[in-house]
Amino acid sequence: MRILIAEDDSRLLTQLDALLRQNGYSVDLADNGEHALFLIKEYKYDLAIIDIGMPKLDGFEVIRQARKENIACPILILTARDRWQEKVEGLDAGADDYLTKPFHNEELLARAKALIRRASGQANPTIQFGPLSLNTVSEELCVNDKPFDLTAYEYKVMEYLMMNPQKVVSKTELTEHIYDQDFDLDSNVIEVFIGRLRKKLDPDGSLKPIETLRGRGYRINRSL
Amino acid sequence: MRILIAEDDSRLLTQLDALLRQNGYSVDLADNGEHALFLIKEYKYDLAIIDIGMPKLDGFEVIRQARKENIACPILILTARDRWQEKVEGLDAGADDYLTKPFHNEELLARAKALIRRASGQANPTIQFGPLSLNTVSEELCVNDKPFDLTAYEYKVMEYLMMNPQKVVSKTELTEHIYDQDFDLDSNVIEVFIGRLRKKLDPDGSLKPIETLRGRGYRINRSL
DNA sequence: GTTCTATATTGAGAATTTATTGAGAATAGA
DNA sequence: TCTATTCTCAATAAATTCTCAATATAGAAC
Repeated sequence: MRILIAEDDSRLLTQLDALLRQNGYSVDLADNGEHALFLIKEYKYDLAIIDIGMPKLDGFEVIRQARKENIACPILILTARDRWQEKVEGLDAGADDYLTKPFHNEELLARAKALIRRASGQANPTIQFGPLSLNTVSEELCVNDKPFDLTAYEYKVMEYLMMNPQKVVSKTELTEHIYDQDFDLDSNVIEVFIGRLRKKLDPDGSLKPIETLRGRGYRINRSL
Repeated sequence: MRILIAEDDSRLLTQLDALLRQNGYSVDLADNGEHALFLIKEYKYDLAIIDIGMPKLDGFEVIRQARKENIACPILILTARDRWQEKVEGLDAGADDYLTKPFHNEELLARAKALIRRASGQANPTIQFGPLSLNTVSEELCVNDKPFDLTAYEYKVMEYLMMNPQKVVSKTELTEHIYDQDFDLDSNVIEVFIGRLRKKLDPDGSLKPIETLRGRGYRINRSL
């Protein structure tokens, strides 16, 4: 679990850093809004803890801009106790929960845990394997976070391979999975689809996402 | 986040209970209006989901009396599909949004989320995605803050797509969502509505708000 | 090295899916 | 009831994808 903390008060920042690390999270730090926004757009965090009052770009803006780009990561905002309205504006901007400073450590941990758990329940089911990730809701395949458009059958082939990573999948198995019933086993459609997938996903042949095992079938490259 | 559900149909009640718990909410239940009113006055909920047709005290009354006592919690009402006027009366009584039964789970979750998020502001519940924003009360769609008039069915199509952003929504799914039951799957109405929406929202074809995934369905453009 | 077999590649036609259009039917509002 | 809008249906057009078959390449067996 990876958490981003954006906080300009350096004492509080190191304190939070220590607290979360002690509890088994990986932590990235930002001490201003610009940096926070860059990080949240660049990496996939399981949670972002964002202080509202920050230099360069305030917390509201960070959240708004992140949400605008469809970054779904749960966000917990920190507000000063005497600025009650900040809570409202923060939630409006797209935060998921808030905490007023000062707070107890256990309180922060509890909220962090709850947010992360909730998010994982709502997250889209994604099959990942090395640099490959297949979102089964948007039916989108990404290689190193770059999305590719697949045709219906290309998608089916890829989905089956990704659902059976490490396994050698025979052409017969693929055919049976992809076509409802009366399939012609003499056809070479599978070879064709595999070929097209390779050309799309790996035009220069450097990644080799799909291995051929002669006489046995295909497999998602285990060394990825 | 704590939600009150008031619903007299026990099957629906347990179903909603499970759905919301799975998505990380705390849930309180009431199976009649009196109990609902007691609870909503007693506790601070982040959202109340209230069925209009309930024994002892109907939904309208619950809402009116709650609002009379200045309870500001957002309220989502559930109405039967054939009682269209209930929607108006409910919103009049002080509800924030409505949903007609039967509904899809994602639909309820999306509205709940939108309401909670907007909770403290006075703004109407809005579903946003990139430059698209859909106000579910005024049923107005804006693209880059420019409003568009949609017909009833155009709105329904757009609403469902926006409630499932990123998801590939098949024509069957759309049809089932839009028409109560007796739908003719051979019809091409969906294509027609999609075509009209595109022409309205994006006459010069530069935005491409709705993508076609051949053989699979439509999707709100992920790159917006 | 030769031969045999399995897989890769290619392109074009076939098949399928979606887009577009217009007109009549249905519906809602005045 | 009349009018204006919207929905539905069907025919046609357009676009994409699938399939097939011919040919090329690579690996294994001898």
